[in-house]
Amino acid sequence: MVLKGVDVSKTVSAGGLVFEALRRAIIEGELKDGDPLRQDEIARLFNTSRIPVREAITMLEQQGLVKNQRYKGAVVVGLSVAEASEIFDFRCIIDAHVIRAAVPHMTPALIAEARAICTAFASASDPLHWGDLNRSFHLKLYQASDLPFHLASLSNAMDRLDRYVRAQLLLTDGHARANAEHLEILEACARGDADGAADLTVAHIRGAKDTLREHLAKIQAKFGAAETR
Amino acid sequence: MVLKGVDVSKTVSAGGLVFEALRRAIIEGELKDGDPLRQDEIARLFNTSRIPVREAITMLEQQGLVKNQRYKGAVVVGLSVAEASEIFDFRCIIDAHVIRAAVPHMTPALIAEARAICTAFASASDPLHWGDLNRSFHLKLYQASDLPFHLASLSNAMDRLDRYVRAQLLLTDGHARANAEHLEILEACARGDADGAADLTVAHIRGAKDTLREHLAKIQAKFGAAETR
DNA sequence: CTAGACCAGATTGGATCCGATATACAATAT
DNA sequence: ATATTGTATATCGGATCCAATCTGGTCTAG
Repeated sequence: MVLKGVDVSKTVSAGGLVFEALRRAIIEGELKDGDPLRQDEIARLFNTSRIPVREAITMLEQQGLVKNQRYKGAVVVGLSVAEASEIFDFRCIIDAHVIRAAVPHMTPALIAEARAICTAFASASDPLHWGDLNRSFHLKLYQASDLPFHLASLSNAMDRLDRYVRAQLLLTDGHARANAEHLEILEACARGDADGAADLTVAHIRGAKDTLREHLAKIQAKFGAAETR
Repeated sequence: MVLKGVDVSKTVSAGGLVFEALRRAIIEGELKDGDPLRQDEIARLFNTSRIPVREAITMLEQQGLVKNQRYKGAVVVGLSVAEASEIFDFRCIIDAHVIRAAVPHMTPALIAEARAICTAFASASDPLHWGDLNRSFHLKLYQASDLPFHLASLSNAMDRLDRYVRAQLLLTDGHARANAEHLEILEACARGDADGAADLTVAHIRGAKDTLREHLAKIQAKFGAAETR
């Protein structure tokens, strides 16, 4: 028996596939706030019936990415400034706790991997990948924490915020500043300074929150008080 | 128009109904770790087809209450000691943050309501309601925080832990001690002491965690190293 | 000309049907 | 006797079909 086995039970169902695709589209901003999710349109796109699509939509609804109204359909939900701020605050708390737990367990290999992601982020010319690399960097560091529940919860918070973080990276200095802060965090981790890494991470997230708030305030001043929901 | 209107769009779908029922059964411990969820058995129970049942199961899976294995079915998932500990830690952090935010916005009316729940908890003879009243008490206090995302996240953590918290309340002194600690928290809230309330809440949760750990350790010592997963 | 009834198409929710997979057990070969 | 293979049944995932509801436009009454 030389064949390399593969756990077939891990192959995703059709519903899981559709879910992943829709989730990606939403967090990358491809599907925007308010966009409707038509079941049979999506079903045709994936060559399935509507059943797996409905499964995907209920998953998305549980994650808070879409809202389903009975007999009306599902729409992508965006965040008000207040909601986004609250989730940023949530991230400050959990990210700090997680990285503080992670630092003592970081191996040189993990630091090296994180550094590689960091430089990839710095040199990526395509803004489309910034969001992914940013997220990968943070998650790589957190990987050492061995706190799966915290990470799952964080993952959900990131999913809700990602669209806005990506927008923020595109702002003036957003990318450069994020990169500088990543390097600082990385160095704190490398020298085993858990509290330092936590403080820097909090500052990093709080900075993203504040610049995004300013940005949204400007937009709202321009277009009037739109969709406060 | 004297009729009290009801938002018909909020009327639950069949899937939502099944979900709520199964969720309740799981968090109350009626369905135990490892119990299988047979789709057509449940469908018969609720007089529906299997479609809404499947919807309910995907929701439960997103919440981490069950695990679905392709072509095998869904089973209720329990927590190892390590997992439960991690979620208790999560609660310490979030509960503290939420109650600290809530205290400044607490009205005398809200304090009174919380006190009512507290006395109901103290005098409830039926241990079946202890879990609900315990949860209601905490959520009532947190209601003033105006942090919906934090509360949703907390709700999920509570769902995962509730079975174990209920078990812990049944242990010697569990109920009495919880009641005493609730009163302390309530008094701190009443006098506007946010930090005090936060500290007492953390101690309250940490206490539950520790007694539960001891309890489980004893059980494991008795039955051997069972199901560490 | 406008407000409200009403009809038609679109869309979702749920039921039923069918193919795929797992599990348990019987049959068979070595 | 044991291990392997075939088969029967239970159960699940997905497709298709039907019913319930929403939406938009049209028509009529005032």
